[in-house]
Amino acid sequence: MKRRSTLADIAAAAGVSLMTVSRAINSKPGVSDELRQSILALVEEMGYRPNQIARGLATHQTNSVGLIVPDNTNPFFAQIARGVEDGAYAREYSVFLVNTVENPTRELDALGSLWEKEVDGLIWCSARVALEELEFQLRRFPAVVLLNRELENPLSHVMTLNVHDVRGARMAVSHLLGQGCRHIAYLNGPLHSLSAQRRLQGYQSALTEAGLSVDPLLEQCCLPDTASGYDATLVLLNRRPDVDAILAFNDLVAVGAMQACQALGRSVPETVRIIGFDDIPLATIIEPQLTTLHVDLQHIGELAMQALLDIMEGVACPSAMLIEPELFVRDSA
Amino acid sequence: MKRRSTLADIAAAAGVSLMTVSRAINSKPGVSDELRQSILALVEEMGYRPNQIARGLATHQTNSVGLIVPDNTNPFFAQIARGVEDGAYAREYSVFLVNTVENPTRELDALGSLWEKEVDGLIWCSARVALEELEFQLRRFPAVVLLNRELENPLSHVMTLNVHDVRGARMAVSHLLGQGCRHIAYLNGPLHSLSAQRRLQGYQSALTEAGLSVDPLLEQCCLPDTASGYDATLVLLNRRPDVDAILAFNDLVAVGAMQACQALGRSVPETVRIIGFDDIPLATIIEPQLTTLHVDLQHIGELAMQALLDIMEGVACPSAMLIEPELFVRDSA
DNA sequence: ATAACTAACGTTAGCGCTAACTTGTCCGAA
DNA sequence: TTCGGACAAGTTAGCGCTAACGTTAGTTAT
Repeated sequence: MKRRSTLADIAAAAGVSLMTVSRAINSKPGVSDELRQSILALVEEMGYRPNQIARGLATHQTNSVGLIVPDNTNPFFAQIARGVEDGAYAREYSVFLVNTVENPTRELDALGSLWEKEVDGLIWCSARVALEELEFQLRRFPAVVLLNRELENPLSHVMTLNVHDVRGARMAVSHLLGQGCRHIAYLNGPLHSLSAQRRLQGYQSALTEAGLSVDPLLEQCCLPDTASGYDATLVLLNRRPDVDAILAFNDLVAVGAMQACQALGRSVPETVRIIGFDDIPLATIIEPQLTTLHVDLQHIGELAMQALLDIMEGVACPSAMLIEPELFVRDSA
Repeated sequence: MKRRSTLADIAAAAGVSLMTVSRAINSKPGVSDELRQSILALVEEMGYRPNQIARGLATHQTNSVGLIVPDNTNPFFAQIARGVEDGAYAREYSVFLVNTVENPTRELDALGSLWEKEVDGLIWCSARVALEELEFQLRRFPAVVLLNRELENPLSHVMTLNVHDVRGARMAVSHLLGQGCRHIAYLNGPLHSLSAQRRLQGYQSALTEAGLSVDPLLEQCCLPDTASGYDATLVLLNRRPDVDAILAFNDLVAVGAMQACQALGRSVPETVRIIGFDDIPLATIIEPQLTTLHVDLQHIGELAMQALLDIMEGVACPSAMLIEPELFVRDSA
């Protein structure tokens, strides 16, 4: 690996000062067009690329952002990450990806490490830290977009971006009610998850408004993956065999529920209707195809990155965004 | 966002010189235990964290690595990325994630940007650039692990990590032959993909060794996703209705094939047996569960990171690693 | 012709840290 | 007593870049 050429090398080769090269490279005024061209030619020829570390030290701008997700393997976050990365690429930013694995210690480590690296901004999904810690962390970064978490007192350099879970869950329940279901169960996600709480709330309020009672026996918690959805469904259907519809916390859980129904000989959608949440690619792959609340996750990622850049550049920007999910009716309900 | 405290702040507060604080923080000799303790206490109290940008400029080490993948949304790469990130976290490195989207321009941009950021190492999946360009790029980085690409002349700072595709494909074909199949088709991935070529080679050689002829009409190319697998299977089965088994380039394609068979009323595995490759989580979710060549992708990611660190630290390290896939026989074959 | 500008460059200092040298102090050996 | 060595510090220079001035020459206004 041969030594990188530096501004000084270019300056020497061109017979000008460092600053002239710097100005030429950064398209700043103070260099004649002719000279600029010949410097850029030299830059090309010598394969020079500015050292972003040195530039970062001088300007306190690193052109990099951090992205914290629970698990990049989960299609939900994979799609978001993809959107974020696309948005970053378009604006010549780089993305540090960090998984928290639902582990608060690792989450704090991630934040510390991103802060040490002086990222210009942070996209933080499903923050699990306590409120006080959250506010402390937010204060450390120049710009933050919080996904899947709300903030009662807005901060000028922070935007929250949430899916309208309450409305989504209500739409799902309405749809099931419209199909004649009267024993609608809800497979909830982890209780610490904000979206789980909101979806539960939407589920319950929709039932109440329809004049149905909320029955705790129809609610079952599980981890947000297929295997847990399967197990939880077995428990649920054993407890309440009269269930005629299941709203699942997300698509992975819904798929687990579908498999459990099949294992129990209960056909979907004939005897049990199932609705998921998120519309991950899997939803259209399984049979029957999953009716679910569609959210354009990749677009959310791009929106998040866009908003982050706006904050960083001081562009006016809402303090919160709410994304409306859309019910995609397919075969499972 | 209040100003970060610097070494100088700590030094002033402790009444010692910069270097003493630096030594204390970096566990270097030259500081008495007593003083070290009191400095560390101050560091804690003042919330000091070393500025990695400044440190990077001084030491030419950034404690960050680059990870280039075609698409982090693809479960194959998502798993690998997860392994890489886990390995990096364990050693206090950060990971820049970049998608190439199978776009050579974006791939080069990614390399340039990572180089500008002075990453200490690079994990590069499925490099699509031409040989000459590849060698040029490899020379620019201090350490590289190449996934899914080979190198005829090994470089001391580069390791290649490949799945033994040829053997995997042969195992699959052997299994199908053992089940009595005689018209085994192969849904190949993109021709530019090295693993596609190798799997094709394994497929053909296994047929030849079994005394069967290689029939180009049994080979069909497609993109490595479910939709393309579906379309390709329709084309294939239309052309050769006598096909009794399909080896797919990967699991996504296999799932597409399975759906196409179902759409055509051809039951799996009774009339068509299907084998995939990679064993992504989806393989056990769909019905019938997919027989596939299992590869522990997350572990590969960890291995890659481990090897990269070894190279960076000058630890002896093989110039190539070959991972053996394992046939997981499930329901589809 | 002279002051007042301005475009096109150069010089200096410093971002926060570390490598490498220098200084000072204490202690034991000759 | 003196000297050398070991240890615990401090001092200096520099990583590669940019912000903020300085300088020079050419141009315009009066």
